[in-house]
Amino acid sequence: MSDTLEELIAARRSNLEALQAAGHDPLAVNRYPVNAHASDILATHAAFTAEDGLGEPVYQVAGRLLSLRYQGKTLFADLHDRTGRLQLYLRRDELGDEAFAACKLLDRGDFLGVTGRIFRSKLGELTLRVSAFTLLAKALQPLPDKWHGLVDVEKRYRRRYVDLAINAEVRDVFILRSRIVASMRRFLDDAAFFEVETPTLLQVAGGASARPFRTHANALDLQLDLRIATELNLKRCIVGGLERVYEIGRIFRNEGIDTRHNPEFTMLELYAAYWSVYEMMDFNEALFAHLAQLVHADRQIPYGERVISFRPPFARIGYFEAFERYGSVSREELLSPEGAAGLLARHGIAPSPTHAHALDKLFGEIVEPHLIEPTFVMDYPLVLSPLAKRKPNDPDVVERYELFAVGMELANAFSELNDPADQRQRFEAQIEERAQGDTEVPAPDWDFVRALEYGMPPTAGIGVGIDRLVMLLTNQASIRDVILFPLQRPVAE
RNA sequence: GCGCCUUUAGCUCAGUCGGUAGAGCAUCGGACUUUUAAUCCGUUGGUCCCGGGUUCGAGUCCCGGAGGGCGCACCA
Repeated sequence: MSDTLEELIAARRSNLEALQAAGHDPLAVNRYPVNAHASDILATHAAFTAEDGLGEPVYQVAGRLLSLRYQGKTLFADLHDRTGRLQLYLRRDELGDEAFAACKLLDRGDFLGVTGRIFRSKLGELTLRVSAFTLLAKALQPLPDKWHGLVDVEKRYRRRYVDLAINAEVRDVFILRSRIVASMRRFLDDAAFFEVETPTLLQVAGGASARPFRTHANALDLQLDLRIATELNLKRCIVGGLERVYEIGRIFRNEGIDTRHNPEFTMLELYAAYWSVYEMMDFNEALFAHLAQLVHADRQIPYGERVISFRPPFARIGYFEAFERYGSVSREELLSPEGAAGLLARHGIAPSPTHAHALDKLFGEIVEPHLIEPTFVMDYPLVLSPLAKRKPNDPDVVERYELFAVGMELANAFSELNDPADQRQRFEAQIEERAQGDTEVPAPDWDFVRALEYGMPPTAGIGVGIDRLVMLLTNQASIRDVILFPLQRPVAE
Protein backbone atom coordinates (compact mmCIF):
# COMPACT_ATOMS: atom_id res chain seq x y z
CA MET A 1 0.00 0.00 0.00
CA SER A 2 1.63 3.20 -1.12
CA ASP A 3 1.73 6.54 0.60
CA THR A 4 -0.22 8.14 -2.19
CA LEU A 5 -3.21 5.88 -1.73
CA GLU A 6 -3.11 6.68 1.96
CA GLU A 7 -3.09 10.36 1.09
CA LEU A 8 -6.14 9.93 -1.11
CA ILE A 9 -7.94 8.10 1.66
CA ALA A 10 -6.88 10.69 4.23
CA ALA A 11 -8.31 13.47 2.05
CA ARG A 12 -11.63 11.66 1.83
CA ARG A 13 -11.63 10.92 5.53
CA SER A 14 -11.09 14.59 6.29
CA ASN A 15 -14.01 15.42 3.99
CA LEU A 16 -16.08 12.91 5.94
CA GLU A 17 -15.12 14.51 9.25
CA ALA A 18 -16.00 17.95 7.93
CA LEU A 19 -19.36 16.66 6.71
CA GLN A 20 -20.04 15.04 10.07
CA ALA A 21 -19.21 18.32 11.79
CA ALA A 22 -21.69 20.04 9.47
CA GLY A 23 -24.44 17.61 10.46
CA HIS A 24 -24.10 15.17 7.55
CA ASP A 25 -23.06 12.08 9.46
CA PRO A 26 -23.82 9.02 7.30
CA LEU A 27 -23.34 6.74 10.29
CA ALA A 28 -26.38 8.36 11.92
CA VAL A 29 -28.61 7.51 8.94
CA ASN A 30 -30.47 4.19 9.07
CA ARG A 31 -32.86 4.50 6.14
CA TYR A 32 -33.74 6.58 3.15
CA PRO A 33 -37.29 6.75 1.77
CA VAL A 34 -36.59 6.03 -1.90
CA ASN A 35 -39.71 6.60 -4.00
CA ALA A 36 -38.32 6.25 -7.51
CA HIS A 37 -35.43 4.84 -9.53
CA ALA A 38 -33.34 6.57 -12.16
CA SER A 39 -34.54 4.76 -15.28
CA ASP A 40 -38.19 4.90 -14.24
CA ILE A 41 -37.97 8.65 -13.73
CA LEU A 42 -36.40 9.15 -17.16
CA ALA A 43 -39.03 6.95 -18.80
CA THR A 44 -41.90 8.69 -17.03
CA HIS A 45 -40.72 12.12 -18.17
CA ALA A 46 -39.48 11.19 -21.63
CA ALA A 47 -41.75 13.80 -23.22
CA PHE A 48 -40.89 16.49 -20.70
CA THR A 49 -39.60 19.69 -22.36
CA ALA A 50 -37.58 22.68 -21.21
CA GLU A 51 -40.73 24.80 -21.40
CA ASP A 52 -42.40 22.53 -18.84
CA GLY A 53 -40.14 24.01 -16.17
CA LEU A 54 -40.07 21.94 -13.01
CA GLY A 55 -41.98 18.66 -13.02
CA GLU A 56 -44.05 16.77 -10.49
CA PRO A 57 -43.85 14.83 -8.28
CA VAL A 58 -41.04 15.37 -5.82
CA TYR A 59 -38.70 12.42 -6.12
CA GLN A 60 -36.45 10.84 -3.56
CA VAL A 61 -33.67 8.85 -5.19
CA ALA A 62 -30.63 7.13 -3.74
CA GLY A 63 -27.45 5.83 -5.30
CA ARG A 64 -23.75 6.25 -5.82
CA LEU A 65 -22.23 9.47 -7.16
CA LEU A 66 -20.02 8.58 -10.10
CA SER A 67 -19.36 12.00 -11.56
CA LEU A 68 -19.13 15.45 -9.98
CA ARG A 69 -18.91 18.52 -12.18
CA TYR A 70 -18.56 21.63 -10.05
CA GLN A 71 -19.11 24.92 -11.73
CA GLY A 72 -18.70 27.71 -9.25
CA LYS A 73 -21.98 28.09 -7.43
CA THR A 74 -23.58 25.05 -9.05
CA LEU A 75 -22.86 21.38 -9.26
CA PHE A 76 -23.84 18.78 -11.84
CA ALA A 77 -23.47 15.20 -10.73
CA ASP A 78 -24.40 11.69 -11.88
CA LEU A 79 -26.22 9.45 -9.45
CA HIS A 80 -26.27 5.74 -10.30
CA ASP A 81 -28.78 3.32 -8.83
CA ARG A 82 -29.53 -0.26 -9.84
CA THR A 83 -31.59 0.89 -12.80
CA GLY A 84 -29.18 3.39 -14.31
CA ARG A 85 -27.94 6.94 -14.22
CA LEU A 86 -29.71 10.16 -13.24
CA GLN A 87 -28.14 13.60 -13.60
CA LEU A 88 -28.40 15.87 -10.57
CA TYR A 89 -28.25 19.65 -10.51
CA LEU A 90 -27.51 21.48 -7.28
CA ARG A 91 -27.46 25.28 -6.86
CA ARG A 92 -26.13 27.35 -4.01
CA ASP A 93 -29.03 29.80 -4.12
CA GLU A 94 -31.43 26.90 -3.70
CA LEU A 95 -29.60 24.80 -1.10
CA GLY A 96 -28.22 27.69 0.92
CA ASP A 97 -24.60 28.50 1.68
CA GLU A 98 -24.21 25.88 4.38
CA ALA A 99 -25.58 22.93 2.44
CA PHE A 100 -23.77 23.97 -0.72
CA ALA A 101 -20.50 24.16 1.20
CA ALA A 102 -21.22 20.65 2.45
CA CYS A 103 -21.77 19.29 -1.02
CA LYS A 104 -18.32 20.52 -1.97
CA LEU A 105 -17.05 17.87 0.47
CA LEU A 106 -18.65 15.09 -1.53
CA ASP A 107 -16.38 12.66 -3.34
CA ARG A 108 -16.84 10.43 -6.32
CA GLY A 109 -18.19 7.14 -5.00
CA ASP A 110 -20.23 8.54 -2.13
CA PHE A 111 -23.75 7.23 -1.63
CA LEU A 112 -26.31 10.01 -1.61
CA GLY A 113 -30.04 10.32 -1.16
CA VAL A 114 -31.54 13.30 -2.95
CA THR A 115 -34.89 15.08 -3.01
CA GLY A 116 -35.91 17.06 -6.05
CA ARG A 117 -38.00 17.65 -9.12
CA ILE A 118 -37.23 16.98 -12.74
CA PHE A 119 -36.35 19.54 -15.42
CA ARG A 120 -34.70 19.51 -18.81
CA SER A 121 -31.24 21.06 -18.88
CA LYS A 122 -29.96 23.49 -21.48
CA LEU A 123 -28.23 20.61 -23.26
CA GLY A 124 -31.47 18.65 -23.25
CA GLU A 125 -30.87 16.11 -20.53
CA LEU A 126 -33.58 15.24 -18.03
CA THR A 127 -32.10 16.26 -14.72
CA LEU A 128 -33.14 16.22 -11.08
CA ARG A 129 -32.98 19.64 -9.49
CA VAL A 130 -31.98 18.82 -5.94
CA SER A 131 -33.60 20.65 -3.05
CA ALA A 132 -32.02 18.55 -0.30
CA PHE A 133 -29.48 15.77 -0.03
CA THR A 134 -28.46 13.22 2.59
CA LEU A 135 -25.05 11.58 2.71
CA LEU A 136 -25.72 7.84 3.07
CA ALA A 137 -22.18 6.48 2.91
CA LYS A 138 -18.72 7.87 2.32
CA ALA A 139 -16.33 6.28 -0.16
CA LEU A 140 -12.95 6.42 1.50
CA GLN A 141 -11.23 4.40 -1.19
CA PRO A 142 -10.79 6.28 -4.47
CA LEU A 143 -12.70 4.88 -7.41
CA PRO A 144 -10.91 4.02 -10.67
CA ASP A 145 -10.59 6.37 -13.61
CA LYS A 146 -13.98 7.72 -14.59
CA TRP A 147 -13.28 7.36 -18.29
CA HIS A 148 -11.39 4.06 -18.57
CA GLY A 149 -12.97 2.51 -15.50
CA LEU A 150 -11.46 -0.62 -13.99
CA VAL A 151 -9.82 -2.60 -16.78
CA ASP A 152 -7.28 -4.80 -15.00
CA VAL A 153 -8.92 -8.22 -15.18
CA GLU A 154 -7.29 -9.49 -12.02
CA LYS A 155 -8.47 -6.54 -9.98
CA ARG A 156 -11.94 -6.77 -11.50
CA TYR A 157 -12.27 -10.31 -10.13
CA ARG A 158 -10.60 -9.65 -6.78
CA ARG A 159 -12.61 -6.50 -6.16
CA ARG A 160 -15.79 -7.36 -7.95
CA TYR A 161 -17.64 -4.78 -5.88
CA VAL A 162 -15.69 -2.05 -7.66
CA ASP A 163 -16.24 -3.71 -11.01
CA LEU A 164 -19.98 -3.86 -10.36
CA ALA A 165 -20.10 -0.32 -9.02
CA ILE A 166 -18.58 1.36 -12.04
CA ASN A 167 -18.82 -0.99 -15.02
CA ALA A 168 -22.46 -0.93 -16.05
CA GLU A 169 -22.01 -3.73 -18.63
CA VAL A 170 -20.70 -6.03 -15.90
CA ARG A 171 -23.62 -5.29 -13.66
CA ASP A 172 -25.99 -5.90 -16.59
CA VAL A 173 -24.54 -9.38 -17.09
CA PHE A 174 -25.22 -10.36 -13.49
CA ILE A 175 -28.67 -8.83 -13.49
CA LEU A 176 -29.41 -10.78 -16.65
CA ARG A 177 -28.06 -13.96 -15.08
CA SER A 178 -30.46 -13.47 -12.19
CA ARG A 179 -33.39 -12.93 -14.57
CA ILE A 180 -32.47 -15.95 -16.69
CA VAL A 181 -32.37 -18.25 -13.66
CA ALA A 182 -35.60 -16.80 -12.27
CA SER A 183 -37.28 -17.28 -15.64
CA MET A 184 -36.00 -20.83 -15.82
CA ARG A 185 -37.55 -21.56 -12.41
CA ARG A 186 -40.90 -20.12 -13.49
CA PHE A 187 -40.84 -22.17 -16.68
CA LEU A 188 -40.13 -25.37 -14.76
CA ASP A 189 -42.67 -24.61 -12.07
CA ASP A 190 -45.29 -23.95 -14.76
CA ALA A 191 -44.49 -27.38 -16.22
CA ALA A 192 -45.38 -28.95 -12.86
CA PHE A 193 -41.85 -29.67 -11.69
CA PHE A 194 -41.02 -29.56 -7.99
CA GLU A 195 -37.85 -27.77 -7.02
CA VAL A 196 -36.01 -29.86 -4.46
CA GLU A 197 -32.81 -29.44 -2.49
CA THR A 198 -30.51 -32.40 -1.99
CA PRO A 199 -27.38 -32.55 0.17
CA THR A 200 -24.17 -30.85 -0.82
CA LEU A 201 -22.20 -32.86 1.76
CA LEU A 202 -22.12 -36.54 0.91
CA GLN A 203 -20.32 -39.59 2.17
CA VAL A 204 -19.89 -40.67 -1.43
CA ALA A 205 -19.84 -38.10 -4.22
CA GLY A 206 -21.34 -39.97 -7.16
CA GLY A 207 -23.34 -39.47 -10.29
CA ALA A 208 -20.38 -38.31 -12.37
CA SER A 209 -16.68 -38.90 -12.82
CA ALA A 210 -14.71 -36.14 -11.15
CA ARG A 211 -12.35 -35.60 -8.24
CA PRO A 212 -14.35 -34.29 -5.29
CA PHE A 213 -13.43 -31.75 -2.65
CA ARG A 214 -12.96 -33.36 0.75
CA THR A 215 -14.21 -32.00 4.05
CA HIS A 216 -14.95 -33.21 7.56
CA ALA A 217 -17.93 -33.09 9.89
CA ASN A 218 -16.70 -32.61 13.46
CA ALA A 219 -19.93 -33.63 15.16
CA LEU A 220 -19.94 -37.04 13.48
CA ASP A 221 -16.17 -37.28 13.02
CA LEU A 222 -16.96 -38.14 9.44
CA GLN A 223 -15.08 -37.54 6.23
CA LEU A 224 -17.37 -36.06 3.60
CA ASP A 225 -17.19 -35.10 -0.07
CA LEU A 226 -18.77 -32.09 -1.67
CA ARG A 227 -21.15 -33.29 -4.33
CA ILE A 228 -20.05 -33.60 -7.97
CA ALA A 229 -23.61 -34.07 -9.26
CA THR A 230 -27.17 -34.13 -7.98
CA GLU A 231 -28.14 -37.07 -10.15
CA LEU A 232 -28.47 -39.95 -7.70
CA ASN A 233 -30.51 -38.09 -5.10
CA LEU A 234 -32.84 -36.63 -7.71
CA LYS A 235 -33.51 -40.11 -9.07
CA ARG A 236 -34.26 -41.21 -5.49
CA CYS A 237 -36.96 -38.54 -5.57
CA ILE A 238 -38.37 -40.12 -8.72
CA VAL A 239 -38.36 -43.51 -6.98
CA GLY A 240 -40.27 -41.81 -4.19
CA GLY A 241 -42.99 -40.74 -6.59
CA LEU A 242 -42.38 -37.01 -6.97
CA GLU A 243 -42.53 -37.63 -10.76
CA ARG A 244 -41.05 -34.31 -11.86
CA VAL A 245 -38.17 -32.75 -9.92
CA TYR A 246 -35.33 -30.38 -10.53
CA GLU A 247 -32.51 -28.79 -8.63
CA ILE A 248 -30.54 -25.70 -9.57
CA GLY A 249 -27.54 -26.23 -7.43
CA ARG A 250 -23.90 -25.64 -6.86
CA ILE A 251 -21.63 -28.48 -7.94
CA PHE A 252 -17.99 -28.81 -6.89
CA ARG A 253 -15.28 -30.49 -8.91
CA ASN A 254 -11.69 -30.47 -7.79
CA GLU A 255 -10.28 -30.03 -11.28
CA GLY A 256 -8.75 -27.52 -13.64
CA ILE A 257 -9.67 -23.87 -14.02
CA ASP A 258 -9.98 -22.17 -17.40
CA THR A 259 -12.38 -20.01 -19.39
CA ARG A 260 -15.03 -22.73 -19.28
CA HIS A 261 -14.38 -24.35 -15.89
CA ASN A 262 -14.64 -23.04 -12.35
CA PRO A 263 -14.21 -25.40 -9.37
CA GLU A 264 -17.73 -24.56 -8.23
CA PHE A 265 -20.43 -24.06 -10.81
CA THR A 266 -24.18 -24.19 -11.06
CA MET A 267 -26.04 -26.97 -12.72
CA LEU A 268 -29.67 -27.59 -13.48
CA GLU A 269 -30.57 -31.23 -13.23
CA LEU A 270 -34.10 -32.22 -14.05
CA TYR A 271 -35.88 -35.59 -14.09
CA ALA A 272 -39.29 -36.43 -15.49
CA ALA A 273 -40.97 -39.76 -14.89
CA TYR A 274 -42.74 -41.35 -17.87
CA TRP A 275 -40.69 -39.33 -20.37
CA SER A 276 -38.08 -40.69 -22.75
CA VAL A 277 -35.18 -38.60 -23.94
CA TYR A 278 -37.30 -37.51 -26.91
CA GLU A 279 -39.88 -35.74 -24.75
CA MET A 280 -36.94 -34.20 -22.92
CA MET A 281 -35.51 -32.92 -26.18
CA ASP A 282 -38.73 -31.08 -27.03
CA PHE A 283 -38.89 -29.67 -23.53
CA ASN A 284 -35.24 -28.59 -23.69
CA GLU A 285 -35.88 -26.79 -26.96
CA ALA A 286 -38.89 -24.96 -25.56
CA LEU A 287 -37.00 -23.97 -22.41
CA PHE A 288 -33.98 -22.59 -24.26
CA ALA A 289 -36.13 -20.75 -26.80
CA HIS A 290 -38.00 -19.21 -23.89
CA LEU A 291 -34.80 -18.08 -22.18
CA ALA A 292 -33.38 -16.70 -25.41
CA GLN A 293 -36.53 -14.67 -25.89
CA LEU A 294 -35.97 -13.09 -22.50
CA VAL A 295 -32.62 -11.79 -23.70
CA HIS A 296 -33.55 -10.88 -27.30
CA ALA A 297 -37.17 -10.86 -28.39
CA ASP A 298 -36.25 -12.33 -31.80
CA ARG A 299 -34.18 -15.13 -30.19
CA GLN A 300 -31.16 -14.12 -32.26
CA ILE A 301 -28.29 -14.20 -29.78
CA PRO A 302 -25.03 -12.44 -30.60
CA TYR A 303 -22.00 -14.39 -29.42
CA GLY A 304 -18.55 -13.07 -30.27
CA GLU A 305 -18.42 -12.52 -34.03
CA ARG A 306 -21.54 -14.58 -34.65
CA VAL A 307 -25.28 -14.47 -34.19
CA ILE A 308 -26.88 -17.68 -32.96
CA SER A 309 -30.54 -18.39 -33.64
CA PHE A 310 -32.52 -19.98 -30.85
CA ARG A 311 -35.67 -20.19 -32.94
CA PRO A 312 -37.14 -23.68 -32.78
CA PRO A 313 -36.83 -26.19 -34.19
CA PHE A 314 -33.12 -26.59 -33.43
CA ALA A 315 -31.07 -28.70 -35.81
CA ARG A 316 -31.07 -32.42 -35.02
CA ILE A 317 -28.50 -34.86 -36.25
CA GLY A 318 -27.55 -38.40 -35.36
CA TYR A 319 -24.18 -39.00 -33.75
CA PHE A 320 -22.96 -41.27 -36.54
CA GLU A 321 -24.68 -39.18 -39.19
CA ALA A 322 -22.67 -36.16 -37.99
CA PHE A 323 -19.39 -38.06 -38.35
CA GLU A 324 -20.45 -39.20 -41.79
CA ARG A 325 -21.36 -35.68 -42.88
CA TYR A 326 -18.39 -33.76 -41.48
CA GLY A 327 -15.65 -36.37 -41.75
CA SER A 328 -16.87 -39.15 -44.04
CA VAL A 329 -16.30 -41.47 -41.12
CA SER A 330 -18.39 -44.64 -40.91
CA ARG A 331 -20.27 -45.99 -37.93
CA GLU A 332 -18.40 -49.28 -38.18
CA GLU A 333 -15.06 -47.53 -37.95
CA LEU A 334 -16.13 -45.60 -34.85
CA LEU A 335 -17.65 -48.58 -33.08
CA SER A 336 -14.50 -50.65 -33.31
CA PRO A 337 -11.72 -49.68 -30.91
CA GLU A 338 -9.12 -50.32 -33.61
CA GLY A 339 -10.98 -48.20 -36.15
CA ALA A 340 -11.24 -45.31 -33.69
CA ALA A 341 -7.56 -45.57 -32.86
CA GLY A 342 -6.73 -45.47 -36.55
CA LEU A 343 -8.82 -42.35 -37.01
CA LEU A 344 -6.96 -40.66 -34.15
CA ALA A 345 -3.67 -41.37 -35.88
CA ARG A 346 -5.01 -40.06 -39.21
CA HIS A 347 -5.97 -36.80 -37.52
CA GLY A 348 -2.64 -36.46 -35.74
CA ILE A 349 -4.14 -36.87 -32.27
CA ALA A 350 -2.24 -38.66 -29.51
CA PRO A 351 -3.45 -42.22 -28.80
CA SER A 352 -6.23 -42.55 -26.24
CA PRO A 353 -6.26 -44.95 -23.29
CA THR A 354 -9.82 -46.10 -23.95
CA HIS A 355 -12.26 -46.44 -26.81
CA ALA A 356 -14.60 -43.94 -25.14
CA HIS A 357 -11.81 -41.40 -24.79
CA ALA A 358 -10.91 -41.83 -28.44
CA LEU A 359 -14.50 -41.20 -29.52
CA ASP A 360 -14.61 -38.05 -27.41
CA LYS A 361 -11.43 -36.73 -29.03
CA LEU A 362 -12.66 -37.55 -32.51
CA PHE A 363 -15.97 -35.84 -31.90
CA GLY A 364 -14.17 -32.71 -30.69
CA GLU A 365 -11.92 -32.74 -33.73
CA ILE A 366 -14.31 -33.71 -36.52
CA VAL A 367 -17.84 -32.72 -35.49
CA GLU A 368 -17.85 -30.08 -32.77
CA PRO A 369 -16.36 -27.22 -34.80
CA HIS A 370 -19.36 -27.47 -37.15
CA LEU A 371 -21.97 -27.22 -34.38
CA ILE A 372 -22.41 -23.46 -34.31
CA GLU A 373 -26.18 -23.11 -34.33
CA PRO A 374 -28.00 -24.95 -31.51
CA THR A 375 -27.88 -28.61 -32.52
CA PHE A 376 -29.12 -31.77 -30.85
CA VAL A 377 -26.73 -34.65 -31.43
CA MET A 378 -28.75 -37.82 -30.85
CA ASP A 379 -28.25 -41.54 -30.35
CA TYR A 380 -24.86 -41.82 -28.70
CA PRO A 381 -22.78 -44.98 -28.66
CA LEU A 382 -23.29 -47.10 -25.56
CA VAL A 383 -19.60 -46.99 -24.66
CA LEU A 384 -19.87 -43.24 -24.02
CA SER A 385 -22.97 -43.46 -21.88
CA PRO A 386 -22.78 -45.76 -18.88
CA LEU A 387 -25.99 -44.46 -17.25
CA ALA A 388 -28.24 -44.32 -20.31
CA LYS A 389 -30.77 -46.85 -21.57
CA ARG A 390 -30.17 -48.68 -24.79
CA LYS A 391 -32.34 -48.06 -27.80
CA PRO A 392 -34.73 -50.99 -28.02
CA ASN A 393 -33.81 -51.94 -31.58
CA ASP A 394 -30.12 -51.00 -31.55
CA PRO A 395 -28.03 -52.40 -28.68
CA ASP A 396 -24.87 -50.38 -29.51
CA VAL A 397 -26.71 -47.08 -29.18
CA VAL A 398 -28.42 -45.38 -26.26
CA GLU A 399 -31.30 -42.93 -25.94
CA ARG A 400 -29.21 -39.89 -25.31
CA TYR A 401 -28.56 -36.48 -26.82
CA GLU A 402 -26.24 -33.57 -26.21
CA LEU A 403 -27.10 -30.03 -27.22
CA PHE A 404 -24.26 -27.96 -28.69
CA ALA A 405 -23.92 -24.33 -29.76
CA VAL A 406 -20.81 -22.35 -30.74
CA GLY A 407 -18.79 -25.47 -30.03
CA MET A 408 -19.96 -25.58 -26.42
CA GLU A 409 -21.88 -28.40 -24.84
CA LEU A 410 -24.99 -26.87 -23.30
CA ALA A 411 -27.01 -29.87 -22.22
CA ASN A 412 -26.73 -33.62 -21.84
CA ALA A 413 -29.81 -35.79 -21.51
CA PHE A 414 -30.82 -39.41 -21.65
CA SER A 415 -33.39 -41.99 -20.82
CA GLU A 416 -32.29 -43.11 -17.37
CA LEU A 417 -31.09 -46.58 -16.60
CA ASN A 418 -33.65 -48.07 -14.22
CA ASP A 419 -32.56 -51.70 -14.19
CA PRO A 420 -31.07 -52.37 -10.72
CA ALA A 421 -29.16 -55.45 -11.83
CA ASP A 422 -27.51 -53.52 -14.66
CA GLN A 423 -26.76 -50.64 -12.29
CA ARG A 424 -25.16 -53.04 -9.80
CA GLN A 425 -22.97 -54.50 -12.54
CA ARG A 426 -21.82 -51.05 -13.61
CA PHE A 427 -20.90 -50.15 -10.03
CA GLU A 428 -18.97 -53.40 -9.75
CA ALA A 429 -17.13 -52.55 -12.94
CA GLN A 430 -16.25 -49.20 -11.40
CA ILE A 431 -14.77 -50.93 -8.38
CA GLU A 432 -12.42 -52.64 -10.84
CA GLU A 433 -11.49 -49.33 -12.42
CA ARG A 434 -10.78 -47.83 -9.00
CA ALA A 435 -8.64 -50.82 -8.12
CA GLN A 436 -6.64 -50.08 -11.27
CA GLY A 437 -5.95 -46.57 -10.04
CA ASP A 438 -8.53 -44.35 -11.72
CA THR A 439 -9.17 -41.90 -8.88
CA GLU A 440 -11.96 -40.08 -10.71
CA VAL A 441 -14.28 -43.06 -10.60
CA PRO A 442 -16.63 -42.67 -7.63
CA ALA A 443 -17.12 -45.30 -4.97
CA PRO A 444 -20.33 -47.26 -5.49
CA ASP A 445 -23.54 -46.04 -3.88
CA TRP A 446 -25.24 -49.33 -2.99
CA ASP A 447 -28.25 -47.62 -1.49
CA PHE A 448 -28.95 -46.21 -4.95
CA VAL A 449 -29.16 -49.75 -6.31
CA ARG A 450 -31.57 -50.59 -3.50
CA ALA A 451 -33.65 -47.55 -4.47
CA LEU A 452 -33.87 -48.86 -8.04
CA GLU A 453 -34.93 -52.23 -6.64
CA TYR A 454 -37.96 -50.51 -5.16
CA GLY A 455 -38.80 -49.55 -8.73
CA MET A 456 -38.09 -46.43 -10.78
CA PRO A 457 -40.45 -45.71 -13.64
CA PRO A 458 -39.11 -44.93 -17.09
CA THR A 459 -37.56 -41.52 -16.65
CA ALA A 460 -35.68 -38.94 -18.68
CA GLY A 461 -33.05 -36.72 -17.11
CA ILE A 462 -31.06 -33.70 -18.23
CA GLY A 463 -28.15 -31.66 -16.96
CA VAL A 464 -27.57 -28.07 -18.02
CA GLY A 465 -24.51 -26.05 -17.08
CA ILE A 466 -26.10 -22.78 -16.05
CA ASP A 467 -22.88 -20.80 -16.19
CA ARG A 468 -22.20 -21.78 -19.77
CA LEU A 469 -25.76 -21.12 -20.81
CA VAL A 470 -25.50 -17.67 -19.25
CA MET A 471 -22.16 -17.13 -21.01
CA LEU A 472 -23.85 -17.75 -24.32
CA LEU A 473 -26.94 -15.69 -23.62
CA THR A 474 -24.94 -12.75 -22.25
CA ASN A 475 -22.14 -12.96 -24.83
CA GLN A 476 -19.29 -13.55 -22.38
CA ALA A 477 -16.10 -15.36 -23.38
CA SER A 478 -15.06 -16.53 -19.93
CA ILE A 479 -16.98 -18.38 -17.23
CA ARG A 480 -15.39 -15.98 -14.72
CA ASP A 481 -17.39 -13.19 -16.31
CA VAL A 482 -20.66 -14.83 -15.27
CA ILE A 483 -19.53 -15.85 -11.76
CA LEU A 484 -19.57 -13.00 -9.29
CA PHE A 485 -16.60 -14.08 -7.21
CA PRO A 486 -14.48 -16.57 -9.16
CA LEU A 487 -11.84 -18.48 -7.23
CA GLN A 488 -8.47 -16.69 -7.26
CA ARG A 489 -5.18 -17.51 -5.68
CA PRO A 490 -4.55 -15.48 -2.54
CA VAL A 491 -2.13 -12.65 -2.89
CA ALA A 492 -0.07 -11.07 -0.10
CA GLU A 493 -1.49 -7.70 0.92
C1' G B 1 0.83 -29.86 -15.35
C1' C B 2 3.19 -27.47 -20.15
C1' G B 3 3.73 -23.14 -23.57
C1' C B 4 3.08 -17.92 -24.86
C1' C B 5 1.99 -13.06 -23.06
C1' U B 6 1.68 -9.72 -18.97
C1' U B 7 2.82 -6.82 -14.03
C1' U B 8 5.50 1.08 -13.98
C1' A B 9 1.40 6.65 -9.50
C1' G B 10 -5.32 5.43 -6.69
C1' C B 11 -7.06 4.33 -12.26
C1' U B 12 -5.68 4.01 -17.67
C1' C B 13 -1.15 3.85 -20.00
C1' A B 14 4.00 5.74 -22.23
C1' G B 15 9.13 4.86 -21.14
C1' U B 16 13.86 4.85 -27.51
C1' C B 17 20.37 2.33 -27.53
C1' G B 18 21.25 0.40 -20.32
C1' G B 19 22.33 6.83 -18.23
C1' U B 20 18.91 7.33 -12.61
C1' A B 21 10.59 8.20 -13.72
C1' G B 22 6.55 10.47 -17.57
C1' A B 23 1.29 11.75 -19.42
C1' G B 24 -4.08 11.94 -18.83
C1' C B 25 -7.67 11.33 -15.11
C1' A B 26 -8.08 11.35 -9.75
C1' U B 27 -6.07 14.25 -5.17
C1' C B 28 -4.96 19.19 -3.12
C1' G B 29 -5.36 25.01 -3.92
C1' G B 30 -7.75 28.82 -7.07
C1' A B 31 -11.58 30.81 -11.03
C1' C B 32 -16.43 29.69 -12.91
C1' U B 33 -24.82 29.80 -11.58
C1' U B 34 -27.15 24.66 -17.34
C1' U B 35 -22.38 20.96 -17.08
C1' U B 36 -21.96 15.97 -18.94
C1' A B 37 -14.51 12.64 -20.18
C1' A B 38 -17.01 20.25 -17.99
C1' U B 39 -13.14 23.97 -18.85
C1' C B 40 -8.88 27.07 -17.31
C1' C B 41 -4.45 28.12 -13.90
C1' G B 42 -1.41 25.95 -10.21
C1' U B 43 -0.02 21.51 -6.95
C1' U B 44 1.07 16.76 -4.94
C1' G B 45 1.92 11.80 -5.78
C1' G B 46 6.63 5.99 -7.36
C1' U B 47 8.74 -0.95 -3.16
C1' C B 48 8.97 0.32 -11.76
C1' C B 49 5.49 -7.42 -8.75
C1' C B 50 9.54 -9.99 -5.49
C1' G B 51 14.71 -12.00 -5.00
C1' G B 52 19.40 -12.60 -7.13
C1' G B 53 23.08 -11.57 -11.16
C1' U B 54 25.83 -8.70 -15.09
C1' U B 55 27.40 -3.48 -15.24
C1' C B 56 30.60 2.50 -13.34
C1' G B 57 25.20 2.58 -13.82
C1' A B 58 19.16 -1.77 -14.58
C1' G B 59 12.06 -0.03 -15.21
C1' U B 60 15.14 -1.66 -19.50
C1' C B 61 19.73 -7.21 -20.14
C1' C B 62 20.27 -12.46 -17.68
C1' C B 63 18.53 -16.25 -13.91
C1' G B 64 14.92 -17.74 -10.26
C1' G B 65 10.13 -16.92 -7.98
C1' A B 66 4.91 -14.85 -7.38
C1' G B 67 0.11 -12.97 -9.27
C1' G B 68 -2.90 -12.57 -13.62
C1' G B 69 -4.57 -13.49 -18.87
C1' C B 70 -4.76 -16.71 -23.09
C1' G B 71 -3.78 -21.47 -25.45
C1' C B 72 -2.86 -26.88 -24.85
C1' A B 73 -3.96 -31.16 -21.65
C1' C B 74 -8.33 -32.57 -18.37
C1' C B 75 -13.34 -31.79 -17.75
C1' A B 76 -19.23 -29.70 -17.72
